Parts: sequence; C-alpha cells; structure tokens
Amino acid sequence: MSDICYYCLKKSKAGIKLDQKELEKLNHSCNQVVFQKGDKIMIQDALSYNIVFVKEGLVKVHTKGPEKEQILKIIKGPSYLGIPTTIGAKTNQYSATAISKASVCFVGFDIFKEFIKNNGEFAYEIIVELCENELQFYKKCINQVQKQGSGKIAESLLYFSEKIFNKQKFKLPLTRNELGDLTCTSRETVSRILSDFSNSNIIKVNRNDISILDKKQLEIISKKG
DNA sequence: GCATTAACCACAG
DNA sequence: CTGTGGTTAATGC
Repeated sequence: MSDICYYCLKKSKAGIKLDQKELEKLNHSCNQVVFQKGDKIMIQDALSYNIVFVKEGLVKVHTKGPEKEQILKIIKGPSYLGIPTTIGAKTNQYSATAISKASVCFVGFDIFKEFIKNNGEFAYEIIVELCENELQFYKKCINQVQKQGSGKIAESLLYFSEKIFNKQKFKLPLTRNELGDLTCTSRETVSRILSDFSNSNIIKVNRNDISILDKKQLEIISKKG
C-alpha cells in the first residue's frame, strides 16, 4: 500500500493540509510502530532523527530532573510530541513512554522540513500547535508554583476527565507516584488528597478507578488552588 | 505561639 | 504499589 497516509483518519491538523502528492511522499518516509503500555517511545539524550507523531493512545512525556523524575504532560493522540526536541536540539530533551497501547508514526525530519518550506498552510498549523503548547506550559508552570496540593490534584483529575477520557468515570493511567511526578507533589500527598476527596464525596476511588461525583466542587478546589 | 501544608521516613497490607 | 501515622520544617495568622 503506497497510500496509507492518504487514507489515514488520524491526521494532524497540519497533515490535513497536505495534498495527495505530498501524502505519498510522507508515506515513503513515515514509519508506524505500535507500542504497548510501558514501552519507551523516545529516550532522553538519544539522538533524534524523526518527528514523532502519536496517532492513537496515551503517552507520558517525562524528563529526568536534578532531583527526580518529572512528568511534563500526558498527551492523547492524535498529537505531535517530538517537534521541539527534533528541531531545536540534537538530542532528545525528554523521554516519552506509552501508558496505553499506542500507535506512533516516525516521520523523517527531511520530509517534514520540506513540507514546512513548501506548504504554508502546513507550516502555519504546526506553528499554531507549537504556540498552544507553549501557552499551556506557561499556565502549567504558574499552577505548579502557586497552587497547593489539593488544587493541583483536582486540576489533573479534571484534565483526565475532560481532556483525555471525556467521562466522569475513568481509569487513572498513572500510579500515585507518577501522579505525584506530574503534579510536583509526593506520592504520599497524592494518596492523602485522593482519600480526602473521597471522604468529602467529591470523587469515588477504587484503586485506579476514579469517578467524579461533584465536579463543581472539584473545579472550585482547582481554581482557588 | 498555634494552625496549616507538605515532605520525608517507616511500616503494614 | 498504597495508605497511614509520626515527625519536622516552613509559612502565615
């Protein structure tokens, strides 16, 4: 099949702007890999030759800090994940690990560069994505520094509920420890806050099954920090 | 001072 | 891997 990319239903917003000829080219230097939960997709400090695009599935983006592991974000396909590190640095500045089964496309950097140079619509969509990302990180940065524990946990629960699963009830794809790495708190704090929320009937917790019972309250906690 | 918040340690499921 | 309790340190009335 020389037209897999052409028929792909999980194109990025930029990918939609490619014409048939470009999609055929893309297909020649694009390699799709299916990762299982826990598989490493990108490893920090390794040389990066490809633009990494998550077609489907959940991926955690994380980096080794001076003290401990830091989860930068959790993303759901379809979404790019390796643009800044591929373009802006020689080696990967972060790692990426599948936290569910995930289909990932590795796109040759040369062809990606060619699209950016020759297709303005494509380039524009890439810029939009990069800008949205940067703004999101500003927000996250402020939240991490200024919100207290319960606010940060509430925020991430809402994130999983609204942005990742679109459900009130979901299975948390992270351990308590990882949720701590994501929210800049300790695993003990995560445990305590989750049981606090549970005792206040804001959420229902059973292992990693989370149900949000009182979304309003959770939003208030998230907002006020 | 006293309360709140959260990290670190330890230990038990 | 989790939940809890004790301890300690920082910060804010």
